[in-house]
Formats: sequence, C-alpha cells, structure tokens
Amino acid sequence: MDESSGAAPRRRGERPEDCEAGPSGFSLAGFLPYRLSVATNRISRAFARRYSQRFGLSIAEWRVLAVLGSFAPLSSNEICERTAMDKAKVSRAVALLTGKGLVDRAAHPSDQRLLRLSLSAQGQATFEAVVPIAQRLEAELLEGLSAEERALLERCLDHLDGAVRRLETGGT
Amino acid sequence: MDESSGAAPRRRGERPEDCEAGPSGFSLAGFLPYRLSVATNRISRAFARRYSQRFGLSIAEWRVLAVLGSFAPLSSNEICERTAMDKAKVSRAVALLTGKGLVDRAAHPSDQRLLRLSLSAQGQATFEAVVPIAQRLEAELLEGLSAEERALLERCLDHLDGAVRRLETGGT
DNA sequence: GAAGTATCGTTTCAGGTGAAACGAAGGTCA
DNA sequence: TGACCTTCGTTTCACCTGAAACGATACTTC
Repeated sequence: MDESSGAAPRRRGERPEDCEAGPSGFSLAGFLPYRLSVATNRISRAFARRYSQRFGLSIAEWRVLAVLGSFAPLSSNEICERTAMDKAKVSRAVALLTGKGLVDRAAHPSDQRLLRLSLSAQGQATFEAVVPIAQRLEAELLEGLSAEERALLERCLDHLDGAVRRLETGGT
Repeated sequence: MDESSGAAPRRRGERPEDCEAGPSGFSLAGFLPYRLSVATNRISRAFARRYSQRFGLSIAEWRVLAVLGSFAPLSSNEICERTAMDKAKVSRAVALLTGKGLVDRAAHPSDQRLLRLSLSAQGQATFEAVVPIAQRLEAELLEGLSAEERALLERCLDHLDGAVRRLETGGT
C-alpha cells in the first residue's frame, strides 16, 4: 500500500486547473501509472477495511487464504507465484495464519525443504465467509459498467500486465 | 509499493488451473482488486527503476516534482490534495527535495503556517528531464491499445475511482 | 560419498509507512 | 485582551517492507 489518507483527492477535470497540463505539457492527473496507483490503493484500503475489521486479516493474509482456499495444498513458493508476493511477505503471512489456527503446515513427504500448507477447518470457514464480501465489493466497483466495458477492462489489464512484464525482462 | 520481486507470476489463463476457480467459485487470479494491485505495483517499480537510477528520486519525490512543475507555487497541503499522498509523506519528500536543492521553500506572505513551495532552476531542469521518460513509459504501456480502448480504460479508471470514493464516504 | 551448487523458507537489517501527538500560527467570540 | 478552537506542517512511534544473509535440505558432478 502506498497512498494516503486524509487527502481530498480530485478527479480529473473536477477542478479547472486539473485539465490543464502546465507549461511542460505534462499532467500528473492524467498520467496512467499515477492514476492506477491512486485507484488501486484506494480500493485496497476499502477492501481491507471490510474484512480486516471483521476477521483480523491483513491483505497479505487474505491473499494467502484465498489461494489456499482454491488450490491447497501449496508450498510457500507456490503461494509466492500465485499471489505475486515476495517470499518474506508470504512467510510472515503464513506464520500469522498458522498462529491463528487458520492454516495447517506439514512437511512435504519427499522433500523436507518444502512446506505443505492447507486451510484448517477454521481457515476454510473464514475463507468462505470472506469470499462473498470480496465478491460484493467487486460487484459494487463494477456496478455501472456494461459487460463489454468489463471485458475490455480485463483486456486492458492483461495488456498492461504483459507490457510491463516485457519492459521488466527486456531492456530499460 | 506492495508486491513482490522474485516471483514468476502468471497471467490469467497461462496455466490451466488458473482458469478454474476452485470449489468455492472464487479465483484470486480474476479478482479485480488483486489484478489492479499486481499490475500497478509492477508498473510503479518499472517506472521507478528508470528515473530513480538516473535522478535519485523516489516515487513520492517524483510526484511532488511533477505537481510543482505544473502548478507551483503550492503549499504542502495542496500537494497532498494533488498527489493523493498523506501529509507526512509529502513533508518527507519535500524535505528531501529541498535538501537536494530541487525545491525552494518560502513562507506564505499572509499566512505564516503555509509553505510556498516551488521548483528551483535545478528542480525545473530535473522535472523537464524526467517528463519524457514518464511519457515514453506510458506510451510503451499503452502501445497496442487502440484509441478507443485507451479512452475506455480512462473511463473505467474514472468509474472505479468514483465507485470506491462512494464506498469510502458512504456505508461499509 | 565428498564437494560444490541450487533451492526452500526464515530471519535480520535498514529504511519506509500512516496514525497520532505535537508546536506554531490563525481564527472566533465574548 | 484572553480563552478556545482550527489548520498547517513536522516529528514520533510502532509497524511493515524488500533485499540480503542465513541454516537446512536436496541435487549434481566427479
């Protein structure tokens, strides 16, 4: 998470000056990475507020819960891949979840380095309780967008994801 | 910034299991807040890598530079509004930028509580050097999307922004 | 099987984070 | 004026973060 709190942020065009770009021709308010960042952080906070209150879960914990709810058993490393979190973050989230009794950890039978993580009964129950909240929030965010628009948004996200991945691996 | 590093994250549908949602009917890989977060963090990192190397700027510093480049002079509070960062973060970024000689700070003539922040000549030069990098990155991200798709992406971001703002202010 | 290398998950470390406390300045009202 | 409240920007505090170091396990090569 990145962004802010008490600010009273503006939408593009909400104030006259925001439409203008200044002498440089650059406008932060219209800059895609900036806009994505603001929207994303605001959404993450809104979502976290809903389930962290009720269930005492951080975003990282919820993500681990979510992938384990769908794909258990997984190793720590597999959770990294599926959640796009780094291994330290996953390790901490898993430690918290096992501490709360939501996740069971066992050793992999043939490779002692790997963990075999899965949801406990309580973890499964928590997961199933959070899912509808997640889905309702998503529905509320998308409300007002047509099916075509939603599909295109999906496509745009795929596109951005692919583009930035290419930038990362490719040259500067 | 939030997400991870060494992971080898997957796009939706890249692996067969990712298309399936598990017994719960929930798939993290298709969950909008999650997808936004991953794409955003990856983009932020890619962008930061480009200018932080060359100019020694953090994302927060770049944002302050960007708004001052377009709208100086501004108070600290106005920067908060325009960048959607909280006041502590802005305060720290401004302190760093003034330390580097990129930002000039003066007292507001009629209200001593307010700062009057603007770019120094060096700050202006840095800003003008970073702008093309920012614009090129944005262009690379959007490459392959038609004008209609870009416009719709804009609209979707506006929509999401408005929706989550309503959630924040409205009920849970 | 011994030596060297790779991978797994944890922990450490230095630095970044927002919420809240804070002092300073301004405003309000009697 | 003086008491009180608000607003501005800074600083403190407890926490979170990723990069790197780490010990443990597994694999590879000879």
